[in-house]
Amino acid sequence: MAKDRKIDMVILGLLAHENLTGYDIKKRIDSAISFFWKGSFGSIYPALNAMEEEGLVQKVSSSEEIKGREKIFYEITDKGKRALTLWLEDSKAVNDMKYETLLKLFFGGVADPGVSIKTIESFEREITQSLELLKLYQANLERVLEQDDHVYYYLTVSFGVETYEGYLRWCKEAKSLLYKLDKKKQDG
Amino acid sequence: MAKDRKIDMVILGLLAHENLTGYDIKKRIDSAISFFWKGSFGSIYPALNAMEEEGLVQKVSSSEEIKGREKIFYEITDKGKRALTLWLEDSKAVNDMKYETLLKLFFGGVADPGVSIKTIESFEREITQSLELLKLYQANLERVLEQDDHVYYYLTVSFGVETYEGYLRWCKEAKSLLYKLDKKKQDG
DNA sequence: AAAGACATGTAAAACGTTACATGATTGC
DNA sequence: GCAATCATGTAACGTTTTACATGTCTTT
Repeated sequence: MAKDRKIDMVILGLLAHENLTGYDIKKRIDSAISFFWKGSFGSIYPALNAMEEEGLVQKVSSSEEIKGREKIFYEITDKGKRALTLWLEDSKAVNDMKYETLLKLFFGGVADPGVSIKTIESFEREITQSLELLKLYQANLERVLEQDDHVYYYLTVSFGVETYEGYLRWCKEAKSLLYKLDKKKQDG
Repeated sequence: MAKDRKIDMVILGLLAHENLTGYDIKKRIDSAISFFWKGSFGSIYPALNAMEEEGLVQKVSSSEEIKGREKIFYEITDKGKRALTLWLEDSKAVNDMKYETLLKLFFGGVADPGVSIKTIESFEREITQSLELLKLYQANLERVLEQDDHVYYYLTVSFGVETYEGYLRWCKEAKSLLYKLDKKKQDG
């Protein structure tokens, strides 16, 4: 039984679809998954080794040898598939948020409203950029919704779009409230 | 200069408002802040000690001695206020999400749609509950918006309400899509 | 020829959670 | 009297990031 290490499940999930190298896994995480989960080389490679020892994944005996460059493909084992399924079938899930933006805003009263406004604007810019990307993904996935597991990818991306649009609506309202407060402080 | 330890900033922010014990700090975090930031005793007490050594906070010489029970109030120092302000004035903020729910959904293709539906329903229940609480907070804060730092508390709570409502809209859509997929799989 | 992507991995350090240990006080 | 809450703290454990180390291949 795999421990609580969630990176294991990310890796198993990705390998359930196709064989990948550690480097590939990192790329996948960075592109499709990064807005709701992250992972670094420093966690991926050790996890792969540990999981190989546990028999959850195994190295693929490369049929065609790639000259010189070492490149290790991993595939999921039956034991790995069982572990993945077990995790999936447990509907409990821990969602852990760390919004430093909100933390700064919560303590905004210590400084001028202008300081909080800047923090919000910085957040707004970041989200606006990411949202564009997400919408691109979403549009691409919409076209191939019928294939394979694309519904699932589409749903996670839609989640991102929905929440990011909510963020931006909130940014507008928050800035407007803080502008008013700023004026009142300068007048009063 | 304080390190990167964000729990330090949470503590400084809370102490900027009033003197508190470690236990108080934990309670504040659990009530007002917990939906966007968490903290345990195991991180709070060591942080308080470290910050006292750094001169960011200091123990309050309790004027009225409380018999028997040890209870240590901390207050923020000038150095602590400077550190807090410096952090606040840096508008960059790291927001780190870990949605295990989305992770499970992303890999949902490995199992039946029903499995993903259950995961979403579990998420939905949790969010529905939290949303009720947040709306209560929001209503209470709306009445005292003029006082002190209440605008800032109101804004963070509003953020929660906005995003949680977005979550629930998404849950509905996601379930509907997965129901369709389930039917198609059973028919085809 | 140089820059950047490809590719694997290790070591140190930071960080945080969980469980444990201990005991007083308050409310039922 | 008992349970819950108040109150402080430590220790073990596990996870993850960051930086480092090394070298190849591809594109400009």
